[in-house]
Amino acid sequence: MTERRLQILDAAATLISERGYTSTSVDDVIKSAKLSGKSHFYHYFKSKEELGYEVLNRQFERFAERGLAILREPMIDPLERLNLFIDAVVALQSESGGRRGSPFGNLAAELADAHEGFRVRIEAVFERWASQIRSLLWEARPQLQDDVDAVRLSRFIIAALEGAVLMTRVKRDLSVLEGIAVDLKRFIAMHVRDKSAWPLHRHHE
Amino acid sequence: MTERRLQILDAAATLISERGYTSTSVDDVIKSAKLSGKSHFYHYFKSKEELGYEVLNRQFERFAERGLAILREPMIDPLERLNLFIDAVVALQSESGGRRGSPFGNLAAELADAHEGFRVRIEAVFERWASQIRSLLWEARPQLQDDVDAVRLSRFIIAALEGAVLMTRVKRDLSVLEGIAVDLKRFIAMHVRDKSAWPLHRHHE
DNA sequence: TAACAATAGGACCGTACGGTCCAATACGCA
DNA sequence: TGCGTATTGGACCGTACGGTCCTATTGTTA
Repeated sequence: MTERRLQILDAAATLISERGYTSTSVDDVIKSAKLSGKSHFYHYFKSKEELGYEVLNRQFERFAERGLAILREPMIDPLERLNLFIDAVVALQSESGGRRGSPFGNLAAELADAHEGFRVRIEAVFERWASQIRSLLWEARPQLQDDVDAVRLSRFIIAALEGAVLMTRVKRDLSVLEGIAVDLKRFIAMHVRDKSAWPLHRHHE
Repeated sequence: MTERRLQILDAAATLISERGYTSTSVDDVIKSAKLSGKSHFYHYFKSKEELGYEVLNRQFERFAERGLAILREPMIDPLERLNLFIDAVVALQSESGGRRGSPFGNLAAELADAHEGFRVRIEAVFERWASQIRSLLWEARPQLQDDVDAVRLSRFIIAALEGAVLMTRVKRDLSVLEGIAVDLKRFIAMHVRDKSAWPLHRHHE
């Protein structure tokens, strides 16, 4: 039962990340998921909107597994984990040559004003993402300067990555993201308490 | 002749920045610009696409006048100008309560993959923006560390701002952008050669 | 006054879209 | 065997969209 649903979800996720939500028609999804017709599709989803919501959830779950999970690795130094996470974002984008951008950022830009249902769900996604970074930052507190604002810094990291991914997509040039990743690591390293005791600043040489 | 065109352009700009390009119909524009009908509209524009291109151009011109112009003020210290520019971006967003986001970023996310014509025009917009920052950075070279990469740093600034504006829009909270603006200034200040000689770091207290 | 752009109003067209409804067949499992 | 779910196929509907065409009526200005 759930198998065909996932197949549809995956097909839709690909289409939506390529063309956006509005420009992806239900018929496109049906064709791509090799369903027999609309009845078949509407047997699994009550509307295109519901499909969109579930695609968003699924995209976040994938991102949580393949990206955010790194932030919680218990055996690695927290700030090192943050660098690894940034590397993972770059790696994820590399898979599509930087052409797809962020599934969250794309939907956000497309629907934030037009569709409140999506807006709140995307907001929740960013919040969950930010909270992961915040708890990592909390964990790294002993290494960080006293005045580090975890809320602000976590937002900055996400904004920089989302902006970088967007520009990469527009320029069709992965090196944009790579360069910004380097700078972002440097910015994070700027917040460590004792730079000489922290070898992270070698990352940008 | 050109007056009515501008009226249409402005109405379309507002609608597009509110709902996106795809979700803005020609009839919406006609209604908003108080035209009598389609003939009237198509008397001025040969297609919706042409309208979209011109809206984008006009948005950039406005941004160039009200934002980028600050980067060229000859009587102000270049790095100070950069801070003022960031403030101006925040101020521009405040006008809409952070609800509209960046006209470039929005179109980029919506159309970069689906519509090559828009993609290249948006790419050009970002490039012109980046080049303004690059020449400012070049001007500020004596105050900056030797290893500052102007191309990379200019991209970082734009990405951070675009990402910040996007998140602000999703969260409907201007303080997101304000916080990121503070951090971005700090990041820029990180690149100055002699921090004690440069009072800019007081900006974040 | 002649020429031309601007304004007005509306009919029309082809296409695409999200969604509904219905009838029939296959399939898995108790 | 029978019951529910999965699957197939297609007709159909209302709406919205971008765009065309045609006809008139207003300015404007050389």
